[in-house]
Amino acid sequence: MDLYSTLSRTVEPLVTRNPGRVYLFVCGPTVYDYSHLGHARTYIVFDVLAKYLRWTGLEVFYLQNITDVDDKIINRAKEEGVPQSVLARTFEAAYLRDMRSLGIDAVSYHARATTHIPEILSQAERLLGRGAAYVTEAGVYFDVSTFERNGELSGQHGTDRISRVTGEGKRTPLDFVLWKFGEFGEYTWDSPWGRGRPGWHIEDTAVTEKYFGQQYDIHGGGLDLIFPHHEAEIAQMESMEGKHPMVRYWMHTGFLTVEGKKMSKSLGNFITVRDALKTWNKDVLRYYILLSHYRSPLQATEEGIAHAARALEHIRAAAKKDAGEDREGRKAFIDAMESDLNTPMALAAVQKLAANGDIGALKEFGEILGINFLREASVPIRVLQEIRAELRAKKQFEVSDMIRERMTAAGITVTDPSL
RNA sequence: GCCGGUGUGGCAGAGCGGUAUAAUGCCUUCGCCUGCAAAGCGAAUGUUUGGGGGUUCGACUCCCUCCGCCGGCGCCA
Repeated sequence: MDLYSTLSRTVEPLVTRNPGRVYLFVCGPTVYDYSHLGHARTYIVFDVLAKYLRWTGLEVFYLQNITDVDDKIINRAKEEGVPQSVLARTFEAAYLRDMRSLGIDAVSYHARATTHIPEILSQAERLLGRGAAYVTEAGVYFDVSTFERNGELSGQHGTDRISRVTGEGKRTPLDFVLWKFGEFGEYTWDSPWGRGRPGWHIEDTAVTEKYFGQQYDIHGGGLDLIFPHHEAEIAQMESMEGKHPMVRYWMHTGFLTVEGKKMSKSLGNFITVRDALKTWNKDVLRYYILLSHYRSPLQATEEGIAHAARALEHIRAAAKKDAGEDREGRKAFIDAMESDLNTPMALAAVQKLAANGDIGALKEFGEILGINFLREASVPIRVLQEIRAELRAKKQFEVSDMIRERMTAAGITVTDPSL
C-alpha cells in the first residue's frame, strides 16, 4: 500500500518495521465536550485504514490516547461544579458511544493520560538527564534549542513566529512544558520536581513508547496538529533515546469546513455527531465522508450529505441480483485503496460492483468501509410492503399510493415490481 | 510576517506527463420500462482543468510566479 507522509511530502510504499505488523497511533480527543463531524471525519478515515490493513492480512495494533487532563477539562469542570474525573469520564463515554454509533470500532486500545503518569514522569526525567529539559519555577520545560531537527515535519524552524508564549521562566518562547507545577484539584500528582500535572504533548509519546516502543509505523491526526503538537512529540521522543525517525509515516486529515471555515468548537459552527445521527444514519455519514479524499478539505453541507444518501440508496437498489464475481470491479477497489487510501475512487468501484451485481464484494468491501451496501428491510417496512402488494394486486391504487407517499416522505425508498 | 493546504463540467469529486469521449456520483432533459411513480436500462446537454510564464515532441499533471479560498504559529481532529 502507498501512503502519503507529511514528513517526506510524498507518497511512499508502506514498509512496516516488523513484517506483518503495523503500529498505528492516532491522536484522540480531549474529553471536555461532544465530538463533532470534523472529529468524525478523522476517526472514520483511520478506522477505514485500520480495517483495510487488517483485510490485507496485516496485524494492526491501533492505539489511541484519551486526553483527560488538560486546561479545558479543568476549567469546564470548575464552571460546571463537577469533579474533573466526572466530567472527563462523562465525555469519554460520550465519545466512545458516538464512535460506535458511527461504526468506528477498529481501535485496539484507548490509553488515558491520567493512567500513564509514571510513564510521563519517566520521560520527563530522561529528558532532564539528557540535558534536553530544564526546571523553572513554573514547571519542567523541553529545551527546543537542543534538538537540531526541530521543524522537519512542519517546515517551521523557530525563527519566524509572530506570536509566541513567553514568560513562565522559559529560556526561549519555543520551549514547551512537560510538567506543569501547581495544584489542579483532583488531577494533581507528585513528581520529583514538585506537584503538578503533565503537559499536553508528552502523554502521546508516553503511551506510544509504552505500547509500541521508541519507534513505530504510522502516526495520524488532523492537519491542525502538525504544529506544534506533532513537532513536539518528535522532539521529545527523538531527544530521549536518539532514535530517528520516531515515525516514518505521518498521516494528516484535511478539515471539514462549514461555509468555508474550519468546523471547530471555538467558532461554534459545528454539528455534533449525536445531532447528525438524528437525521442521517452512519452508513450515509461514512459514505459522505469517504466520498472525498482524506487529505482534501471537505465542505460540509446538507446537500452534500443528501447527495451521498441518494447515491447510497441507488447502490442498494442496484445490488439485488447476485451475478457473481466482478474481478475488474474488485481489482479497481483494491487498487484505489492501495493508492493512499483513495476512497472516492474505491466508491466509484463500489458503484460498478453494484451495477454488475457482485453481492459478495459489496458485503466484503462494505465491512472495510463500515458501510452497509445491501438493503435490509426491517420487519415493519416489510409488512407495509406486503400490504401494498396485496392492495396493488386488487388495483386499489389510491391507498397503496398513499402508503408509498408516506414511506417516501419518511425517507424510505419504495420500488414496486410490475403487476 | 513565517509555515502549510487547496483551486478540475450546474454540483460533489477522481485522474497528476501522452488525445479530458474528464472516473464515479448528484442534478437537468428525452426514450424504454411502469397501473402511475421510483429504481433500472439507453441516450442527451455541458466545461475545457484559477491567471501568466517556463521545461518538454507533448502539461490538468513538473518548475517559477501571481491571484482566490482555507488553516497553523505553543488551545484545536
